[in-house]
Amino acid sequence: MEWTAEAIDQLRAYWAEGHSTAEIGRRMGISKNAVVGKAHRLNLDARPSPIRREAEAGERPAAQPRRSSSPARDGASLRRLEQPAQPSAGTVVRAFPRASARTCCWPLGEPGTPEFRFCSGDAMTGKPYCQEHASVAYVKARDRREDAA
DNA sequence: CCCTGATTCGC
DNA sequence: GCGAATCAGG
Repeated sequence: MEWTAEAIDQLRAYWAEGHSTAEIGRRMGISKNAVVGKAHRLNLDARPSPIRREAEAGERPAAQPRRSSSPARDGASLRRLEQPAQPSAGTVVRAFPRASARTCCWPLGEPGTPEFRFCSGDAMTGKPYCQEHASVAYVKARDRREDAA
């Protein structure tokens, strides 16, 4: 794999979108090992992993309180499944990747948390992001000096 | 067995 | 630097 500036940008973009390493690998035509290996060497933020080397170091990050019941499993939710989900008034609801080619899908918040959502701005023509986020996602190689520690 | 990300180490 | 093999967990 030749890690051109473009390839690295793409990796960064997918990484920031919260895609799994395997998914990024599929999209880029490389293995997930290549993705995770490169991400590691680039010192990209380690995303919420299903695991963590907790076995060693004796220090454990204090287990998070578990949700006693999944929202999709309580009675009310099951009943609601009989009807298409209705967005409450004033709520912006969009599927991922996104409902429209003109809607920005920049991720906001931590993937997997209830707060996680996507930017709902107007995407630039031919791009998945609005102007603001496209400027973050696509950085000119020569302007990229001080990003990503 | 499917998946996840992390680390190691020969290249 | 690269990434397959391996590890560790869900």
